[in-house]
Amino acid sequence: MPTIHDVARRARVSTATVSRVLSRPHVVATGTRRRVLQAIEQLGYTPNSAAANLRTRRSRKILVTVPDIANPFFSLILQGIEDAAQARGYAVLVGDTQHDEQREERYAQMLMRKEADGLIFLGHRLPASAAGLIDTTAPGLAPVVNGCEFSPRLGVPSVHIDNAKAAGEATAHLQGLGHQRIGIITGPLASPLSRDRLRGVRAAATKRRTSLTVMQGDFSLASGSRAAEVLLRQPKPPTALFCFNDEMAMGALEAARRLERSVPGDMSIVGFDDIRFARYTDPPLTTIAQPMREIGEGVVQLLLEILAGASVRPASITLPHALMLRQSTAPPRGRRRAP
Amino acid sequence: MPTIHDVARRARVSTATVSRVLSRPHVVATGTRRRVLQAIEQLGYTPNSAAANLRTRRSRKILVTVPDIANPFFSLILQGIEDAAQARGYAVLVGDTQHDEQREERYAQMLMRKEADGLIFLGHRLPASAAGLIDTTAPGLAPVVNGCEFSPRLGVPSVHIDNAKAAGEATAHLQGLGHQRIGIITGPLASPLSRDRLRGVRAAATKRRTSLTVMQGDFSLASGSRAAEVLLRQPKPPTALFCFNDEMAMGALEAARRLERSVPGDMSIVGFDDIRFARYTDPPLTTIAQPMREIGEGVVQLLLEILAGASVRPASITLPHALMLRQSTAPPRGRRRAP
DNA sequence: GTGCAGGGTGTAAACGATTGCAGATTCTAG
DNA sequence: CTAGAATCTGCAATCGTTTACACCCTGCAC
Repeated sequence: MPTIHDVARRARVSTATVSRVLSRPHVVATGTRRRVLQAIEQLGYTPNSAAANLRTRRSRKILVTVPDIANPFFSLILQGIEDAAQARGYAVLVGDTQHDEQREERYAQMLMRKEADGLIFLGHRLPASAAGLIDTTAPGLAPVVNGCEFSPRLGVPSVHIDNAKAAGEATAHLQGLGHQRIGIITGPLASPLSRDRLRGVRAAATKRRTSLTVMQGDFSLASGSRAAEVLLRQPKPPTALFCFNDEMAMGALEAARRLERSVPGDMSIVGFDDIRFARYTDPPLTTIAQPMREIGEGVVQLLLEILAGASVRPASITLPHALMLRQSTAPPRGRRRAP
Repeated sequence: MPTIHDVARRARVSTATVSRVLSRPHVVATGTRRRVLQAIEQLGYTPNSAAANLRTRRSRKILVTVPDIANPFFSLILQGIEDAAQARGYAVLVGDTQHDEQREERYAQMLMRKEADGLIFLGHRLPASAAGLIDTTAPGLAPVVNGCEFSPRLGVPSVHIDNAKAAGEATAHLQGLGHQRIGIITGPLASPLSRDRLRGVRAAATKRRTSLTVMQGDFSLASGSRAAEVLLRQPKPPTALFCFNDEMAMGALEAARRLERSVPGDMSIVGFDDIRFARYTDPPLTTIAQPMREIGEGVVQLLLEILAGASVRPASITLPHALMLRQSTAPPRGRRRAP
């Protein structure tokens, strides 16, 4: 592997000049530049980034921890992140944490080791070592940002939607159709995201005296299916079901089919996220669309601002959501025809 | 940020000793070790990996390029890769190439820059710079491996299933049910993977004189839906459809619903991959299961063997697949009841 | 002819670790 | 008591860049 010295020797210049040709070509005279480029070409030289990283104290990498890469919701956000990062010359290190605190911690350590310039975490927990970093930095200026979850307590800027509001709208939609008994399948309540949504649901329910049955899921297809089955087997099952993500809603659709209930005839179902599959289910799923790509892009933007030494303290960003009306929701039976 | 020198000074030892405490603790005397660890603790020292990488000429990172992270098939493989890598102390850099050759190339450059120790590519194209690396290394010993695709021509070890055989089995399953007109929705034929599957299908079709209608898709839900619609609108539509991935099969299910054809009544559908959603579709999808996680793990194993300087030339690995029989396939109408 | 501006280049000191080699110390055995 | 082994530690070179600073030169104004 040729080094910058080899190039310098061949082009009869100093290493400083070679380096300049690569980083700020216009400051070196045209003839020299040409000689250097030629030498680079002939030797097949590629700069060694470890050396550059050491010297410049930057790695041009960002670290992203995801609770579950295989989840289509996260993978879309990751795609947005990757795309934005790559466009600005940053590479992406991913850590799939599997919701495991130790793994989160191990990844956060990489930030300390300077393997990455910044951290984007998509879970709800701020790893201890990152928290330490934040304490020793001006508030909001540590290179750590969050996507999806918003928790003012952490003091980390974040990009997210207004989960409470969105969940409130989904509930209101069902109420508007005439549903008075609604089942809810939440995600793990450890995360603010689920709690915010539940809060939105509860607020809407209180306003219209809707009865709520809340079950906790874990965002998986299987948990949606199980929880929906339990609800459907109740003596007086809810006429509508609001699942806190689309996968659980798809699980619920499957449970309804298994128990021979029609959707939306016997039960309306609303999902959350609007993953690609949502419009291909049977029936197509009414759901809340989140701008996954934009969340990813926003979070990168935020992080890079911090890295560039933002003069103003970067604040959290709330992006718009949208209720997508499809065919999985309809008025309850009683509303359309006498029992 | 304290450096190894600060630690050394504080512990009254040389930097060599500090380094040894961190990398091979047993070679340093207990008392010394304790002093060093204490100093590390007190200063909150974390080693700078850029420096270590420079010195050791290894980064303990592997680069993975994926055609589309948001595709559940790839994201599962990526999860397997991440898990295996992380367990062996490697971090994962991901590049979402969007099937774009330039992006593939740009990522491969990172390998040259020594930003990563090895490359796993999940697409079918070997980037030029990686190809260059392979030429200048003993065959099969360049740190480049492939997942999913197998192309002997590239000279890159790979982990994959026997696509031709699997596709042959899927076809045989339909033939066994009595289908004589089968529609095929392939992926892009630029990739060996699709071509292998098509080869398998053709071989089976020839054997039993089955008539085939082949359409090219791009592995997306939408392309499956479109292609299926075209097939269903034919004067004499196929009685069975074999899609080269589950997403297109899900699109096909949706098309059938839209055109009011029942599945499997009017048309059987077979998918490929067995992504999580496959068993939750309506009806649950008959499909070929690929061991995604194992492919991911295998490919990491292969790469690390090469990095460890495998004495024997690592060869490609063929993993087992399985035909999952679910409810989307059945005998064609004529077979069950006279027309 | 002198002074000065400014472009172009080189010198050499970092950046922060790892590690071969050798010296110092302690232990073991004869 | 001593040779030699075993154990522990330190010295200093090295990895391949980047960049502050100084220098040289040319051209221009006066």
